[in-house]
Amino acid sequence: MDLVDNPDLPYNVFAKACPSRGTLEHVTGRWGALTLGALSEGSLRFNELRRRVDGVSEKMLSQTLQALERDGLVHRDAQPTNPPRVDYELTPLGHEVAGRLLGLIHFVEGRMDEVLAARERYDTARGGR
Amino acid sequence: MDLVDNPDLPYNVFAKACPSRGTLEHVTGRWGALTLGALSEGSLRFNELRRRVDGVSEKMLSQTLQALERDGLVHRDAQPTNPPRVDYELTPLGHEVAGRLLGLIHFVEGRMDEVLAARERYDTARGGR
DNA sequence: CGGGATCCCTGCTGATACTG
DNA sequence: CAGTATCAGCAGGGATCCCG
Repeated sequence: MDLVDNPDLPYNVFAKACPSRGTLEHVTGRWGALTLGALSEGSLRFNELRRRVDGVSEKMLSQTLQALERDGLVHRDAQPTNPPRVDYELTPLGHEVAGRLLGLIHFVEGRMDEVLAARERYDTARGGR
Repeated sequence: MDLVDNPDLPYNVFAKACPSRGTLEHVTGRWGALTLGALSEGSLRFNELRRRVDGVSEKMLSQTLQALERDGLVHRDAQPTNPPRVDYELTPLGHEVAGRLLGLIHFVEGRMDEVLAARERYDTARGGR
């Protein structure tokens, strides 16, 4: 019947007030998706992540990591050494999410030629404006 | 070897300048994901979509639809009748993307209890601030 | 190295109004 | 109904500085 809403579930992203919408945004957000994707290979330190996710600012990375940690998708392992060393890794739940995300990412990457072709068609069709 | 980057592919979302990052953002963006999800059941008219995607403004919906149409994920079928009737539906490519997206959405919805529990733990742990 | 605190600005977003 | 246009706000996001 309904492929989109599942009546058995108490949560529904399509409803404005549902908390699942917030989590979905953390996960699929601009930096959330890339952060989870980067961590799916294994644990990374803060600046390793920063280099991996090309373009993130320190602020946004730290903010993103906090949101993901709070949602139980990322585990933060801080060692009180000097210099400090902090490793981030996915939780089991985070791994499942990242797997699906990565599937989507790879799919999009693999079909970019089609997307780019569609864009050209769209743009030339109403090229003048 | 590398589960994240695929060296055989010319596109890589982790690179700042890659066009695939833009498309990924259209797809996973706040309204893009919900719009694709809503359309996965079948074609919908503008205001049907607007009701379905709770909280979206006319402007953002129309903007989102244009981006998705340009990327070749959504097909726009406008009938020059009066009153006008416009139907939106997924392209085959859009269906594949929406399928993966929906998998992710359902997964998140299904695990919200865990997420919410993680949040409580996180908040009480550093509850004072 | 790993962030927290600040400042500042852009552009996303949401109302409102108007057209066909 | 299906949008486009315009406008005002506020927060998202970047740059910078600083501390442990």
